Amino acid sequence: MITLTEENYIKAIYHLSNNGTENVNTNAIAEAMSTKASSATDMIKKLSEKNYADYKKYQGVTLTEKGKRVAVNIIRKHRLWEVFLVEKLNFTWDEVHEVAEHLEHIKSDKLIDELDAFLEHPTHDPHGDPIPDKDGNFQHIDKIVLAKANIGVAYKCVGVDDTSTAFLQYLDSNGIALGTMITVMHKEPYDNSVKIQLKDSEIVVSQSVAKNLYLKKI
Amino acid sequence: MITLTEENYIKAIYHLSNNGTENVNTNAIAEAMSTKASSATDMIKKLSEKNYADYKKYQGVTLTEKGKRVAVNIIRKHRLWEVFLVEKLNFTWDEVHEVAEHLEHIKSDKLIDELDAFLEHPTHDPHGDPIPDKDGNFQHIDKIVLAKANIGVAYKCVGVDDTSTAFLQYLDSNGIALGTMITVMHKEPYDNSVKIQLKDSEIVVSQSVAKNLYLKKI
DNA sequence: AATAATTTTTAGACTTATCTAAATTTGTTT
DNA sequence: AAACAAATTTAGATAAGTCTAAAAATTATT
Ligand SMILES: [Mn+2]
Ligand SMILES: [Mn+2]
Ligand SMILES: [Mn+2]
Ligand SMILES: [Mn+2]
Repeated sequence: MITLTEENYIKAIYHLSNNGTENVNTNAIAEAMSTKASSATDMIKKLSEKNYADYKKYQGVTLTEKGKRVAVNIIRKHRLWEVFLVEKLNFTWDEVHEVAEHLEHIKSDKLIDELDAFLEHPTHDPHGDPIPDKDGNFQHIDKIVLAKANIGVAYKCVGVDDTSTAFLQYLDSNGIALGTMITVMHKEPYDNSVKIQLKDSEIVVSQSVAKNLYLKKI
Repeated sequence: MITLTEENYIKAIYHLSNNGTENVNTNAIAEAMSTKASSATDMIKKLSEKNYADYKKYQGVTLTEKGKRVAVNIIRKHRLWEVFLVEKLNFTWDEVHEVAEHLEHIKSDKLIDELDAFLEHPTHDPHGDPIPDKDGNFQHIDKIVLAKANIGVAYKCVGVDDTSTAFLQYLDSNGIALGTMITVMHKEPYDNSVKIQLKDSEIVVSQSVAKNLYLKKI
């Protein structure tokens, strides 16, 4: 039996480790979980004892296959609930994250399978992130971050890295949503801001925006 | 801020106290929560400190107005989720209780209001229990228990007291559901079993069934 | 009204997840 | 290679919720 807190740590490690592929250090986990390093160490030990992670003192942590399965399953639930909230309950994409953070921990296979079917097996969540299927498989979108896009090329917005209300509302008020066409006009070397062309406007976005917006070549 | 455990105790007290009207003793609470009396005492003290309940040592406990509001709100959420599971996700009435027990603790006013609207403001849950509205008001159905029904009178099944899988599946396999017409044919004094007439069958049910099935005169 | 039975509370202990402060290990610089 | 800095772990505390065993209060019975 796995606790809610263990699930949250496993999910955090999964994201920090680039989908379970890389080693993660204690401080990064503590920061992601908004706790202290000592708390992270305690939990890492526990996850290791329960075979969710491999851990050697001072050497960081990696998820085991068992740990990765747990992580992907929680992510599946999180993203399906996000779709439900937006598609069925009139939530906006900046409102769903916090509620999904709790709904993702409800344990019922039937619930999540039926929800998946009810939503007609969605493949992506409201932020453009892929939804793993029942077996944990999902397709990796070939996306790049706006900051690394090429000048003059036409892209489509396919995702965001930051799902905070502040960032998503910023995008809303600037007419950027999933599917929006974007052409990079100019990159300012001084502050790494980027001038982009939208359908009927041209705007300048800061580096932090450019680093959190994912695009795909058309 | 209220914890999940506090919410569960408050709900249990509400049900044990006949909707917040009567005094409840420690042992009853412990039994309902499947814990020991000492644990119940600790929690009662805490609920009292937080003004969810009035408590005098050895004299039992009653919910305050604040406590009742919390209880009714959780019951509202529990029952709305049960409707959702049955109406939208193909759950049967014997499958919903356990999942709703967890969903009821998700904290989001928007979530529950939108869910209510999405379900078109249902007034009763899959077990025939009334769903409180946003302000905590709900109509009390004028129901009687089968054990106290009169012989020869036509009734309609409007609810159950026991929501366990075993009991609900028993009803399913005997052709009894919400809305089923029932006429009492005979009450056996020896074991308090009851012979009832359904649409095209006549069956005998035990006292424990008769005490858990609610009827309404047509 | 005294005794017995039942109910309830208290005392002390355990677990989970957290914290601060101190100790240890690793890495970086001179 | 020694010293310093940064990252990590350990030690000891705390809060929530639970437990067992024992003490206290209430209720029932003679
Ligand atoms: Mn979570
Ligand atoms: Mn998302
Ligand atoms: Mn519950
Ligand atoms: Mn119900």
